[in-house]
Amino acid sequence: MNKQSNDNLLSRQLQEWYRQYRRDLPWRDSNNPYAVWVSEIILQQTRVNQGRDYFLRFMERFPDIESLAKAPEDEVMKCWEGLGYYSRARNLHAAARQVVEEFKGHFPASHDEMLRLKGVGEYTAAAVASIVFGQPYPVVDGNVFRVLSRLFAIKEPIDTSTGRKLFTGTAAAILDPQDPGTHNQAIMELGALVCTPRLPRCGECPLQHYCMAFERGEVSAFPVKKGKPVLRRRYLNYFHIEQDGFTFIRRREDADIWRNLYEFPLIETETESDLAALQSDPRFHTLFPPDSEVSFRHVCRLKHLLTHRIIHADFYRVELPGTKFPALEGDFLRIGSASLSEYPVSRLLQRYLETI
DNA sequence: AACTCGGGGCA
DNA sequence: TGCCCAGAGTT
Repeated sequence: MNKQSNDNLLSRQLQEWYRQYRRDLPWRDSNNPYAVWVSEIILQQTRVNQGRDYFLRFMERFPDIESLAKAPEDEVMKCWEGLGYYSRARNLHAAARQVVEEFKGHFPASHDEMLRLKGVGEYTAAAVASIVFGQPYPVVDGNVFRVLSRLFAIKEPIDTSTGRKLFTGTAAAILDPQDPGTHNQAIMELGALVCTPRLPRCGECPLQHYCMAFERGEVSAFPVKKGKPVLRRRYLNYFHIEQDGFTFIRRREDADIWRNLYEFPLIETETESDLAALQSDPRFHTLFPPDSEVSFRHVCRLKHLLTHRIIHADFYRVELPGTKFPALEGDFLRIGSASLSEYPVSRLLQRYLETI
């Protein structure tokens, strides 16, 4: 049994479930491209329950594409009032006039021609072409991303160009070319009713025995998104040491911010720390042994913003007695204070050096 | 690739 | 509150 017939079996079970459990919606089972088109535009980023009444009102007020094309824009917008994403209404209106002028009043009967209509993108063209004209284009919407990512445990993020290509290819691979319209509606309906973003009803899923995420117990881990970087906070406590005209610095070597830049001895803490808290930190005594006579003075606190970090930096001026300090010389560079400017440092340290 | 556009439902 | 919804157009 080859891959294609496996996929068709999957699609057949999906469609069997759809026939049994699908919601009864006013745009279902229509061979009218205008009605299906309007429904698809209304349902962009909009839940079925929110869009249903708008669809009924819109079709009553503008029953065909000619009436929509003839209508003043104000009336179209009035019909859309409260639904949001109003460019959908403007584009719908403009596209209706496009159909009258460029397509002589006949709704374009192919995926590629539909793409020329204002407000019709890859999703809507695939939806109308498959549902009304039986053309084998897979729809890839939020539901499909979710269902496919779980079904095949796809860890590729859905919000990248390579991710979108991968999911489009996967959707095409399981598409039923015999009935792409029913297949497309079925996979979206599954995403809306069973394979939901939260608390999916895996116990009721017709594809459970195919689902790799379910098999691994990782359903809630999909789909993966690149997501926004979390604005994590970091707390850095720097020690600007002064010893007979010399200071101590070190090059950052770790895979972290500011790699290969130089900086003062540092203790990073989980939260904001004062000097007393730092002195009770074990790392403090690797820098400054307990028996050493050292004086500390808090100089300033700088808040430094990176793309995905907020750095809270405290700077302490440290007066070291004597001319030697074995505890530091192993790990740090002992340099003349005047030659500090010869070393590359972070913008944060530049800011500090400007303040002193 | 990142931004913008909206109102509503849900845990 | 943050996420998500049968996405598309602009920069």
